[in-house]
Amino acid sequence: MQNSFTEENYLKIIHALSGREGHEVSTNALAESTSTRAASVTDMLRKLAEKGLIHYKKYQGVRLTESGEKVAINVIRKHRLWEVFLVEKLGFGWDEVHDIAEELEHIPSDHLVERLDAFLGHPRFDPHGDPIPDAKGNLTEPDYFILTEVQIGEKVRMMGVLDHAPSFLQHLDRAGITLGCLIEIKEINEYDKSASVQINENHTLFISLEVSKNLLVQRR
Amino acid sequence: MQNSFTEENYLKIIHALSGREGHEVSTNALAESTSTRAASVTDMLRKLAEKGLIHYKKYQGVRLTESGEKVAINVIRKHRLWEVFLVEKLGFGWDEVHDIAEELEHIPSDHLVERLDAFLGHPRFDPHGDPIPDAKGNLTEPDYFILTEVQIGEKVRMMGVLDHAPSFLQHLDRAGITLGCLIEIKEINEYDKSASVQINENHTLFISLEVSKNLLVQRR
DNA sequence: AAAAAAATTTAGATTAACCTAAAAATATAT
DNA sequence: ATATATTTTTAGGTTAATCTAAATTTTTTT
Repeated sequence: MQNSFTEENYLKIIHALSGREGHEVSTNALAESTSTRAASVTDMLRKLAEKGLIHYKKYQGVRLTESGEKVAINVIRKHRLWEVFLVEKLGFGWDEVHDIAEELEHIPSDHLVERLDAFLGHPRFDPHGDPIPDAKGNLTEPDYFILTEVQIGEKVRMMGVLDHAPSFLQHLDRAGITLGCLIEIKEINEYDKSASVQINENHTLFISLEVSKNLLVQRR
Repeated sequence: MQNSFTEENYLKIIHALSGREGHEVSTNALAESTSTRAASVTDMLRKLAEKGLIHYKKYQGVRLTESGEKVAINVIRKHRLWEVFLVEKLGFGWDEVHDIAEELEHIPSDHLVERLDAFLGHPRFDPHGDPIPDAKGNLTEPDYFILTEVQIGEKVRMMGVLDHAPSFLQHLDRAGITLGCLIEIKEINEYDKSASVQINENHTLFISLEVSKNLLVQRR
């Protein structure tokens, strides 16, 4: 049997909240993320458990089963491939594609996903730098650093964002901070931990700690 | 307020069944087309009428209102644009795209449709030869002929199909009959009205009346 | 370790989209 | 024009996904 739009969303969110190690996710965290009430979450968890998609014991939180993980990763694959399509082919900004991809990710057709993937040239990363799982469901999170961990004088490459909010992405656009750009930390203000950074050996600007905390970079 | 997936499908089907002149559509015809029961149709008609999308008087059948027509045509526009995308960009066959487009047509975003349209080069027809309504909702049905109306000796161009069933489209593929090909009627068998036709001034073959009845052509 | 607080589940409703069976309206046939 | 058949609607249920309020379990605090 097929999984509903809603079921797929729960699985995707459980995946996201359970972290790299796949730890238990609480009912309240799910209620928060799904914008529903805890009671509704409990109902859905019973259903997903019956379908063998999650491990669930009352009051103990949930984890994905292997089969649930497979579904979740496939939804993520579709979401990220569609985001690439929207940005690379249709010319949307990286701040505009999330909601549309949220719909497209539930279109059911393996045939479609594989052709889309080929059409896009088998991209490894989406427009926010998030890795795209392959057709077999292998999802390797690259080990990037958060910009706050980088020392003065280091030059790093901007590889992704932790916050996907349009307002944050637009802020980066205005600052000229794009995926793949070079960032050199010039100095860090002790008082508020804001940083003076040079972008692409070109222009220099201040970024707040809030911004630094949400930038993923790669050392070279 | 937004229209649901189901509501959009009803509007699309009412549009299709009410023909060029927009005549009344019966409850039973809708039940047939939606694969539901008449009672379910009645429920939905009351809802659509309340939303001002259809004209509905008990026992008298339904017609789309202007606003319902607008919604229906927009769904058709999206369906046909996605079909072009699937065939032209992803390499699907014309016999494979209907079900996928049936899902994609309900993705809500005007922005998306307009960018998709531009990406595809503002196509006027979908892969089956059906005209694509423009952004303003203008849908002009070209006046093609059915192949059965064509006389012996005439040369016509294949412009569309009436039957969209994969099995019919695959049959045409095997016969080498593609959109835009030239068809010359060589002779017509009086007994069963099957026709001997030459395709692209090239190969000749027999086609049954069933096939002729479902081919739309243009005189030149 | 008992009390208080927080998290979670259960119980009982609601809405959208469907269903069956029965009633009512319309159409057809004699 | 009446009887019969067909179509459509009404009445009353079902399921998925949600809700609120109350009950229960777990966690935290004193």
